[in-house]
Amino acid sequence: MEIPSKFDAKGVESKWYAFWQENNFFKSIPDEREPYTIVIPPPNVTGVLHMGHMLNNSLQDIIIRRARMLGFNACWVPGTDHASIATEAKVVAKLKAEGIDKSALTREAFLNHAWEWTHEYGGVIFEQLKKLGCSCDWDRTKFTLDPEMTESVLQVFEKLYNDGHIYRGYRMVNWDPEAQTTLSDEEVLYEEKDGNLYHISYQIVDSDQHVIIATTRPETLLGDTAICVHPEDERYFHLKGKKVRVPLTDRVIPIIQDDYVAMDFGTGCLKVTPAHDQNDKILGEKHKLEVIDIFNADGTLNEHGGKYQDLDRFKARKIIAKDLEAQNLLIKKEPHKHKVGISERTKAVIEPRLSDQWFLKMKELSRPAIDAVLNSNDIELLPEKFKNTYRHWMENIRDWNISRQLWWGQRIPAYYFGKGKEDFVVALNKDKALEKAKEKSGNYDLNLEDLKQDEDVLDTWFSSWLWPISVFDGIRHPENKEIQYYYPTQDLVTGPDILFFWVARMIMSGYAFRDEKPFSKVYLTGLVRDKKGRKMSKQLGNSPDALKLIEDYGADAVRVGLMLSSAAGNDLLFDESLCQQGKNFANKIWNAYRLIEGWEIDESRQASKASEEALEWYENHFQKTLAWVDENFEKYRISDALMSIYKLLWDDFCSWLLELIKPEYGQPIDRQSYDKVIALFESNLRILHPFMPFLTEELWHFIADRKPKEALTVASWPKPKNFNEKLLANFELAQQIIGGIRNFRKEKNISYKESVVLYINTEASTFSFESSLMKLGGVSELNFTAPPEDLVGGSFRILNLELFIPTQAAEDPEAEKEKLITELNYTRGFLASVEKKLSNERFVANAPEKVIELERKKAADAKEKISLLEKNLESL
RNA sequence: GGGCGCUUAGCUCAGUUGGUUCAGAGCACCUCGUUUACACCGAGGGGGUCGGGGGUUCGAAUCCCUCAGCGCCCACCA
Repeated sequence: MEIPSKFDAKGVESKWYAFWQENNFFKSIPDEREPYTIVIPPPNVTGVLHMGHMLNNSLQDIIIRRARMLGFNACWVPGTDHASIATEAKVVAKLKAEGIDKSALTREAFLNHAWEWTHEYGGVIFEQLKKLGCSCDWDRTKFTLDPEMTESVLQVFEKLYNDGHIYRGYRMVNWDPEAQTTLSDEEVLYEEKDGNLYHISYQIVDSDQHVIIATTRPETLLGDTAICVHPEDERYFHLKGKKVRVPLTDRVIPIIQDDYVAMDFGTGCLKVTPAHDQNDKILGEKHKLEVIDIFNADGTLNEHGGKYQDLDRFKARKIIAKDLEAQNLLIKKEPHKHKVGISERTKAVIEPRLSDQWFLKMKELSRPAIDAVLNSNDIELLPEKFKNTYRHWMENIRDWNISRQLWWGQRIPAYYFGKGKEDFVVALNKDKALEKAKEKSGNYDLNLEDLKQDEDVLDTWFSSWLWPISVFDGIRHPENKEIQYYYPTQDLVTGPDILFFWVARMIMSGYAFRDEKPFSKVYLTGLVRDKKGRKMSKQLGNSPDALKLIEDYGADAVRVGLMLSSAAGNDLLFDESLCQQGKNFANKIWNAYRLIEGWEIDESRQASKASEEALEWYENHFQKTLAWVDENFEKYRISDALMSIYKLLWDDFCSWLLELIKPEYGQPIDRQSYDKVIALFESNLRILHPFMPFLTEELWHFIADRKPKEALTVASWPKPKNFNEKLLANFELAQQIIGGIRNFRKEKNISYKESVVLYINTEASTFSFESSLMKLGGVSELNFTAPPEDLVGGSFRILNLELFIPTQAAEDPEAEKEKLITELNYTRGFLASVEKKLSNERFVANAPEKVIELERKKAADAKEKISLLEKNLESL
């Protein structure tokens, strides 16, 4: 088959992806083979492919493709996440742009819009993953809001509730006034902000005296229900039992004492706002203080705000500060840096807020998950450093707030039938709820209209934590064939940023609902950063368009580019030039085959000696590399595996093997060499395939006639064989000598076209690869003797070999002398250091025999070389 | 404030239990090359006191202490 002169990545990619799919190569059904399973970290349903996905999914694809070639029943399950808050925010924004306000819609109407949006954009990312070459079993595609997934989630909720793990609590939660929902602690980012510390004067009731408190949030004084000092603070002894008037209001609040207060911070006097601060809430409970919530859900002040009602909290802060100042109650305002909680999604400043929420107790669930990762090693985290982070989080785990004040998601299956705090039941559907409600209330006249379902939905992670189980329907049908076959899965590849959100929780759910780990290894990738080390983000606009990269360089090249610089867990500074490197590599391989393909085969011709030698060497060298590649794969050192294949192909295959077996210009090649080199090239393609699936598949079909359903994708990974180390060492020596000759040529300005005569002062019998040496060194005559005394030429040394090449003009003796002296001095210095070591009694006494032996050999070799150099110097 | 980790060539990083000439790789750089696959190329080459200081050891990039810089995680100091 005639091969095109250029590798057309685009055409090739679509052709082979379609071919793979038509032949169901990625499809997996349980059979007698051992499974190898990966579940995809589900991207947001309306998301588009970004660099993080590219890195992550390239890795998964490389691992799963190799597993497939190794003969496992490889199954990569794709899917998407409904991402409740993120998606809902997008839909709200879209509707707003159309002039529709979410609050004007019914829940049902809003959900219709959300589904519409999901159907329009959901799945876009799948097409993008296909462009990358991802070999997912697309027939298994799941979505976390699929009816059966939702059913699983509700079942789990019910079970946890019945078992007493889920409870309803009036708690201080992180409130996002923008999205108007609760966030879990993990969804809150803390940023250092420049704020002010306001010193505000509170007048003591029935007195002219004042007391000064310090706060960063003066607007919350409207919700103050006490001020608090340390009981041992002498400055405030006189305040005991007194009351103060809250500025700008006519409320009177008590002064309480608690050793929680830090005497050395601010004025040592604290205002207590139980509704708007976690600690104040604790203080409030302890001292039975009134709770005054001054905010609306959107962060504006409510009726408790008095004349400030309806003002936004930040506006209110400014105005209140001004008003205080006007009344001389603002003593001072000093700049103060402090951490402020920010919503991960909306970037709004978090408001601590008291509300009714659903919680999942975590302590008990976390126990087996701690054990699996930290004690039994049932689950491995790669790189290991994340174990520490994991331990820290798991040991300090807090209850999980699983309710969200959103519409997009699984609605909490709790149904209220009365006004009391406990007047609710948890059930899978309304009918079942009614039965339970009748029983619980003892009121058998209840009907469906009397039941009101909880308005909240579940946190997105409450569905994704079940992912490795639910994609195989293992919640609803724990005994089904699929879950029994595929679970536990093998690898999870994801970013460390969701180690707690997702990974830890999956581990917990695995043990909770299947009594078994969800996966054996967690490969945590680094974050993709730009060249300057900044995290890639939309806001910075520093993220390259993933699809454009594929367009420009080809999917294989982009994959290689990403892999070349991504050690597990290390952040990866992405630079487009890496893709160029990948593209160059593809080009190199493509052209290597063009060279082979261009040779004419002469059946009667015998293989040359150089060709035979080289092929034998490469066979051995390939095996050595394969062993190394396999080892790296076992350790999940994917970039190292790729780098060794890269060097194998570029340097060893192209620069050495092909150059050695290349026939003279215009000459044909013998059949034996041709077949062998094709076979070796084919092996190369096999081990490269997981990294560059398209290019290798294309070439694999070029190098031989294939049956209609044959593909490299389902070919086998080469089985490692023994290799001859001695032979490899001998070839390496020949390579070094060739390098020496080339260097000599360059120094002496001897053209590569001009052949040379070479003298080597060693026994011919100790040497192999003469033909290779002669071919690539351009050596016409090889003598294993010292050169005749009177021969004009130059010499150089490789290890302890003295090599001599006759030249027409004698070398400048001075320059030669200089060189020899430099070399001699270096070797003498080296010998001195070795001998010093050897004459050190303690070294000889303590070091292992092997090390001493080596030092002795070094010394002997150095001596030999020195005498050689001295002799040369004399003869000049 | 607590915990963890990092610092090796211009850049990105390897360096497995301390011991082979261990100071490496890829890229970048420099020189030479219109050799019949590839200039998306070939051949050759330069480049680092392993962040600073101290210690342990016969021997340290590797172990310990300390200082400096950077990063991450956790934490309620208003």
